[in-house]
Amino acid sequence: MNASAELRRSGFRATVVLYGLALAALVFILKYVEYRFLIRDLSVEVYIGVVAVLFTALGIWVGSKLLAEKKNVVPAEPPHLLDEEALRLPAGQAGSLGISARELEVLRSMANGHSNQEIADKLFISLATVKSHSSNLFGKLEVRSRTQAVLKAKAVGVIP
Amino acid sequence: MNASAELRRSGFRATVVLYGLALAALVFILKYVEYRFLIRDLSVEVYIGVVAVLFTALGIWVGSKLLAEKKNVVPAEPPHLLDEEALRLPAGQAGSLGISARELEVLRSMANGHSNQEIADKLFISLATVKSHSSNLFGKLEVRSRTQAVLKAKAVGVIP
DNA sequence: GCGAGATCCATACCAAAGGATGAGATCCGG
DNA sequence: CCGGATCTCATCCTTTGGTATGGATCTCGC
Repeated sequence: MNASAELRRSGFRATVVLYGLALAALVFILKYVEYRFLIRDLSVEVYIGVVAVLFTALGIWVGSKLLAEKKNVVPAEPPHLLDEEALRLPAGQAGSLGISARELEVLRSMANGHSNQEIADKLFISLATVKSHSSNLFGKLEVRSRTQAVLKAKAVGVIP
Repeated sequence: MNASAELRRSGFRATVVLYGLALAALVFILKYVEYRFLIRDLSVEVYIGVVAVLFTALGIWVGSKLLAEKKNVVPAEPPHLLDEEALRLPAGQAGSLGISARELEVLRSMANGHSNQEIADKLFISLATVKSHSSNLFGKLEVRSRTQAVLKAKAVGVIP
């Protein structure tokens, strides 16, 4: 039940190629028919109809391909940016990525599932400050959300 | 937008009806465009191109629906899973917490740091549906945020 | 067939998160 | 002493997340 997920793996390129080839073939056939049988003598409607049928068939075929592939797919989540690239350390910054002590505290709280407000209360600072820290944190971790931040922090060992 | 999802489940009769309606709609649109913008001034190739795209989309739509029919039975289990995983991953609300297969997919995506919108795109469903699933998920996991959901899900072993 | 569960979707609404900018206070090494 | 880093906070604004409600299909088991 996850077509795009499957596509990201291996079937994507192949599918695109096949689709492109099929498309090219169809166009070729159309042009051939057009000049071969002087399609101009026929009404445009007929021509359109042929095209419609052909491309509908193509669409069904492609759709079949897509769904056929995902039938054997493990419901597992395909590794995305966080699991592959993003988790790789930028080849610098040994352990800490320039994360300050306070930021680390915020990060830890964040990793425990606390909201910004809860973190603020726990650290006796204002919500604005927590936001400030977390925002800087996201920049240093190169992520865009707290969930990603927690994942990456754990991945790079900043957080247990 | 989410064509495949839209048709995921519907009977054969419904499929035929929908197809007919879609076809009629397309024809209507084509004729409308034809007379409205004097399509004749454009090259036939352009016209054909539009038709091709539209009907290819239609085909994919229908194809997806047809293929999705028999896919509903089993969400496709992976070839080899560890016994432990196999016991807690089975689709359907097995031992876990009454978490359904679809909810589990959302949960997994969530655990990889994806936003609701990204999850929606990946699963070919709307944002509203993702929100619906995640909301139910939070209830079953007894949490109030996605970060907590991921933590608890991992703690309970629902996800690795 | 009918009810229960699952999936899907929409809309409205409120809360939270995140981004951008600016700024005052403190501390510390050069 | 000065500049930089850190910590703090505020304000405005946009996006995202989460809840609630309700409705539509479709599947499956009784």
